[in-house]
Amino acid sequence: MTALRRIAHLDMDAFFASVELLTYPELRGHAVVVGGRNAGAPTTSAEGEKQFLRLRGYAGRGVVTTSTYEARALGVFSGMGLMKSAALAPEAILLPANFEAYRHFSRLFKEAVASVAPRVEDRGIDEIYIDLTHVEGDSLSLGKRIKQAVFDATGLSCSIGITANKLLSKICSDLDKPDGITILEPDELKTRIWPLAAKKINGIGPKANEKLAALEIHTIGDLAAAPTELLLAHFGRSTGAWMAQVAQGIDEREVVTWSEPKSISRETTFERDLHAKHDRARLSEIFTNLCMRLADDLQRKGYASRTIGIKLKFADFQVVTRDLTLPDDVIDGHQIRLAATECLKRVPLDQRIRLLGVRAGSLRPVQAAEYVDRAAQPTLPFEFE
DNA sequence: TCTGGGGTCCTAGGACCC
DNA sequence: TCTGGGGTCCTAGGACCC
Repeated sequence: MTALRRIAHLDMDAFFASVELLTYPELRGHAVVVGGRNAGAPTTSAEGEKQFLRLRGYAGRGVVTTSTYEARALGVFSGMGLMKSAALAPEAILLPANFEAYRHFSRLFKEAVASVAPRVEDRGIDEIYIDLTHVEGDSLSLGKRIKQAVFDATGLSCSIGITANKLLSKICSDLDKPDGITILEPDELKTRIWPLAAKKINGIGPKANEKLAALEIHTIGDLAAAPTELLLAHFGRSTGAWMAQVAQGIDEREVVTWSEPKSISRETTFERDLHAKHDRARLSEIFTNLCMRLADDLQRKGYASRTIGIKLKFADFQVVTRDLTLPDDVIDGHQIRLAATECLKRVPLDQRIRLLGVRAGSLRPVQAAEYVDRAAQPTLPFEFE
């Protein structure tokens, strides 16, 4: 028998776009889109006026990272291609992503929350879970205090859901966006959660949702009413049982305040698809670069890796991965490059390549790692194949 | 006018060992 | 010198999330 818990989920409102609005307050109220690699930063004209790039005329492979609510009203959402967005909202302002600034504000808001309630679980740059079980005060005033602390530290707004578990809080933080607080009492499951679409459940994505729809299961209430045997038959033991549980609002997962990373990776989509033979020199250069940046990440974060993997995405969007577990931990860029090359040899390269990535898995903190320093040894010549 | 980059977790088959 | 089962590691792919 576990004690009744109180968990909050906090989600920053249109985080990247809102950080940009702190830098460029004159854009407040405008449709603003953050994304794209080569989208130029604003320039200043001879008259001292800032010139912002419009979405109109964008050409490239970038996608929307975040958009302001004004841009969302025009149909521009995260993940959408910038070309498509330009057709929907040609006058929207396009800003390049500034991850350094986002990480800075991410730290600020998380520290602010921790000053009110210390048990915080990181869920990426703009989201956290907060364990409020042992924090004094009623949920509404706690929610308000946390939001005020975040605003005081950053000038940004967020939305919060407070319920008995992570599953429900995650759903609830989205119910009154932006700048909302949603508190769900245990007896409100049927009235407030069951009417919602099944895909609102964190973990039910496009594929599962499609399968559910084929079974005439559209809402969380439909899911709760579905016979467990039906779910087990269509989704397997693990997923089927999980679906039956979450539909009843049951979720026992703890708030996890720290966990060791499992993998670190670097990948890049080329500006145009590259051919293994014709663009070999360019590919080789990019490949080396990815390996060196990955090594840099490992060293900076203090991990060594025993499994090096590669990822390729072809022109037709087919993705293949290969990996190789090594006898010793590695951390050096040249060793990573050698292992990654071994992986690459196992991939047929008869199609144009769109993306190349390198991954380090089986991580161990360097203090515990058993790696052999081969950096001093002569390095083999780099080849793409 | 197609679709980024960085992650986690799960499944499933084969190798290998006991 | 046949049959069986469990456990772990490795690899590849895929769903999903932010």
